[in-house]
Amino acid sequence: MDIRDKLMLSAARVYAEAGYRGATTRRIAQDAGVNEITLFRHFGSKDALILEAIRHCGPRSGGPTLPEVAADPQRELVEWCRARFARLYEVRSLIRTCMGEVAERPDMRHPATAGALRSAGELSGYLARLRDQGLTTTAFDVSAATWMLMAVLFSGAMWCDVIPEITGEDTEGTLDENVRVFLRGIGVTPGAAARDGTSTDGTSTSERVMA
Amino acid sequence: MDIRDKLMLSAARVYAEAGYRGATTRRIAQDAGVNEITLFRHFGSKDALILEAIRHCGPRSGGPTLPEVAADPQRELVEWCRARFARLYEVRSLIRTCMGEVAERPDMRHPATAGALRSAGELSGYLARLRDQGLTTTAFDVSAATWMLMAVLFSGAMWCDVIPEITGEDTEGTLDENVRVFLRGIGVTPGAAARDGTSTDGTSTSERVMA
DNA sequence: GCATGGTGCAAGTAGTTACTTGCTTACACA
DNA sequence: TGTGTAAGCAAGTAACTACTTGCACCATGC
Repeated sequence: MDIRDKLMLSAARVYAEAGYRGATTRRIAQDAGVNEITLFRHFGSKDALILEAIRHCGPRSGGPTLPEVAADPQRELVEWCRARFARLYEVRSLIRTCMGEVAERPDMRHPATAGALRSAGELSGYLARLRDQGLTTTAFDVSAATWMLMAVLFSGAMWCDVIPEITGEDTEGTLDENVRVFLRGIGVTPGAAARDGTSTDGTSTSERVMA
Repeated sequence: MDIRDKLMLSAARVYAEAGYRGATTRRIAQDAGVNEITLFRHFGSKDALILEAIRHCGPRSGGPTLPEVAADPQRELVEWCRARFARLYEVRSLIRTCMGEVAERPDMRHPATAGALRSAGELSGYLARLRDQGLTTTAFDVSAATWMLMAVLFSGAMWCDVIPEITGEDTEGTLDENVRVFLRGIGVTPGAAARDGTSTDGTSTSERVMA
């Protein structure tokens, strides 16, 4: 593994758990197993190293994407949310630290929020398509709804290890239930577009909505 | 104003915007307009001062409470959410900083999360009462739903000043819409329990749910 | 008048910080 | 064999950190 990458990885890890001021060059170098001077020779300054490390180690994109044509909203959205949640949860320490310092160091705003904005854009498009395909039975504000689901993902990933009381032990079950409530909230009935007629979950809430 | 209170207020403010390591005793004393030595004479150490400051300046309780018997869920919940949101928004910097350092300093977990847990308890009771009063038409998990709405409040308060794209300029409107979607999601129809028959919002979504 | 308690000021302690300089070692390639 | 390059080591710089000591000031209560 390249020494530059090793340094960036260590910088991200140490920064995530100690913050900018706590991430001393000595500690980063120790974590990477290289000499402190090597750090300066490669990156010039602590500032440059940490900024590049954050830009490099933030929540990567990838994973399942929401389909162009919605077929089974509940299943598709649950799958997407689980993947997004997992990514956020992986880098939760880094995000928490960035959040706390974004006010003091505005140059961190972009790397810290870029991923969230990309995800929100994808989700927003999908919800709009749900509406345009006639899969929803009530009017709703797409951008407000997008933000609502993103909030659930974000807060869950940030807190579920700090306040386990919140989700109990069944984090995934809570997430699924949240998606169910969300879809019902924007007027999507379970299995609405599933051609084969089977509902994704066994609950079969016998509700009918008339528009 | 007492010099102790002045110091605690300054400590909370400086800590909120600079973190523990950034909140130097010199800076706190300067902000409070007192000599640095006075700080040590009063609190003994920086650690004691900051811990007491956070405990003292966290999001206070108070404001409207959710009623024992729900009459108009949409109105009651919107009012409660707005108040909670406002409190969170007031102390958002402090919360963000605490969040970032809670992993490194576990003794901050309690003061940082106590308020949220109290609010969640109140909301949870209210939702359970909604269900028991027969105001909801679908089965839902009370604790998951509680967490869902709390997540919206929390994320909104944390991010709406950093990523204004999220809520647009109409933060309150977005919040109201979120509550609407949420209530519909747990099967509460607008104006279900409003005795006089008038809906709280003018939308009059002509939906009927059969259970 | 006079002690007392709270405050400020000057100076200093020992430790840590980011970062630099000068020199040495190890390895790759020609 | 010679040369360039990336790395390590020892030592040091100037600034900052939490915190201490000793002394002077001053308003209060008796």
